[in-house]
Amino acid sequence: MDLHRLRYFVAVAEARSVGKAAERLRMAQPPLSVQIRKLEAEVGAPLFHRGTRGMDLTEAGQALLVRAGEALALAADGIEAARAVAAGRRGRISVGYMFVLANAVLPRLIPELRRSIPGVDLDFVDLSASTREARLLDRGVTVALCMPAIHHPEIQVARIGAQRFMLAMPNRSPLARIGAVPMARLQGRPLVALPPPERDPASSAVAALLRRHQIVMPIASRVETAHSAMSLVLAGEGFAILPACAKLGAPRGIVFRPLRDAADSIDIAVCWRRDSQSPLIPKFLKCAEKVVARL
Amino acid sequence: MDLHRLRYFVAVAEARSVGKAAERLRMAQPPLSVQIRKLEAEVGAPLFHRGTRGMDLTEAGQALLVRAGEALALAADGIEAARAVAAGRRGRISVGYMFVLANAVLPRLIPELRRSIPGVDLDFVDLSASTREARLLDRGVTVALCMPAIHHPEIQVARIGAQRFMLAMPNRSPLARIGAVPMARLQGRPLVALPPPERDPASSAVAALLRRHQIVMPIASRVETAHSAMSLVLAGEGFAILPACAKLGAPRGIVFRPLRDAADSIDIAVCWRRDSQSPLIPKFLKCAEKVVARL
DNA sequence: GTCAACCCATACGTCTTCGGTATGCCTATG
DNA sequence: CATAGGCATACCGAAGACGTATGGGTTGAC
Repeated sequence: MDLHRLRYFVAVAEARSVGKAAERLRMAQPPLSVQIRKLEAEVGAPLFHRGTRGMDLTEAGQALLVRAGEALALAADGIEAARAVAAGRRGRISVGYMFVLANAVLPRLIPELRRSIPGVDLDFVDLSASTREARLLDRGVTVALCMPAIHHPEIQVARIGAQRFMLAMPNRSPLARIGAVPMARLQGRPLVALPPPERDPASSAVAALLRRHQIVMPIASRVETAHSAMSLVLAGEGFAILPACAKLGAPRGIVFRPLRDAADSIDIAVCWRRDSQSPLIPKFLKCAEKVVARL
Repeated sequence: MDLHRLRYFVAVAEARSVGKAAERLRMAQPPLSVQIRKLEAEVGAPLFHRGTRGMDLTEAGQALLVRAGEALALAADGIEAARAVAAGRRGRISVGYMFVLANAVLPRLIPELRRSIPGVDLDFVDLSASTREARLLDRGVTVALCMPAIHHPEIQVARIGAQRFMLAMPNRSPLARIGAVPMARLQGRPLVALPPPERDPASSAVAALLRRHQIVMPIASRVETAHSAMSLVLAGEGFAILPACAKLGAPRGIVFRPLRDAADSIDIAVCWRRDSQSPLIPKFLKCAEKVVARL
């Protein structure tokens, strides 16, 4: 059956007259009459009582009218919903983020998103350095807030900010009494490290920093996340070199100190699949930029 | 928008390929491809990602798919519902009945209807002699169980049975000791009468019966229904001449006796609007005949 | 009682649109 | 580099929809 016919049927049922309905539909009366009869032929039963004063629904017609009206509304709603999703007025965006950024960014980012893209369902997924690439590629997340950026031919990157590396240590450590720690003071001290560069690019930035200053820090432990690193630091296992924003998630007893002669930083970036053309991505990017700019 | 296109869209979305969907729809691939592009033009946004391995819904497409599927199902359901109503497999029938018949007929009629036309909603409305005609004509009820039949050019009648007139009296009445009361014994006794013939045809049957036997019964009271009549009879106001079936609704203390030399009866009939072509009417009629035959 | 008005149904010509066939383009694969 | 698989484009024939003209039946007024 044809939605066109159903629309005509509804119009005639509402107007209780072929002529009136034709007028409302801006068409001639005869073709409308024909369409109604075709619909009746398809159903196999009369849908209207033909009186001398117009048309009146039969019970079969009433049964059809209810559903036809709903079907029309649903179809129209479907088209409109598709347009809304395409325009980014509705939809769903799944946001991946690395846990180090959570405390610094999410509390400001979430309200910003709700204000900027109301009607869009938000999903937040925390990513580890090793899974974030896969989650983007398999569309587990639409965008990812990364530190540092992902490099992959399928993935588009927008750098939205950077974080200075800082030294994290227990507040009882002697170095904690210095305002900014000279790099030389790190020589030979134990390091609580993140996964090796092939699994976490942050590590290679740290390694490059140390290499450039000819510092060797023996690796006391390797952990998966900045938070685990801070736990071990608090336990006295060693020092950690972490982006400044990690401070916001640090447990009591940890202090962060800048490195005096190292301006090294690690990028904060928004990453997404190059072929993902969701109109929500530019909007998300704008929000993220705004929030990160105020860090 | 056209339901045809939505159907094609759903097929392609499910097959995740234009070619496969075309095969399933038993049509060639190119026209299907064209229809999908037309739908996309109508929406104003792509609904599929074209990959080298087939088609994949965009988010806008997913939003449309859900509603399109429901719209299709609703439209199909609407057609089917109209067919079912036309065939009498579903629908609603509003049954009017006169209260005298209620106790005798309804307890058997209702289960019979539920068995015979399951899926049909039943509505029961009690009618008085004066309103039954109007209720049929204004479609307040689809059919009416009447006693006696209605005579009206717009109303079709099927006689399904008859009820002998009987004499109703208090059990303490001297006539109650007789098995069958001779008509002559009614001479001069007070009558509890129903509304006059112009409002209730049953009265004219009673009047005819009395006239034929040259009996005069002064009218003690006029009441609207057989039940009211029985109340007054119990109170000693007089006698009532009622159809046998009224006995089933009689209060304790009322007895019914046949009239020895009068075989007069009053018809039980099913009545409906001549232009009402509900397929449920013949089915209802069959049930009513079956039930009344066993009275 | 007849005539006009109203409303739906039918007939026919025109035009839109749909579906089929043939073919091209792109990409992945061996 | 050649082949295969998949979607897009071009063109043609056929079906269906719309418009105009007209018929038939009923209501209501003069």
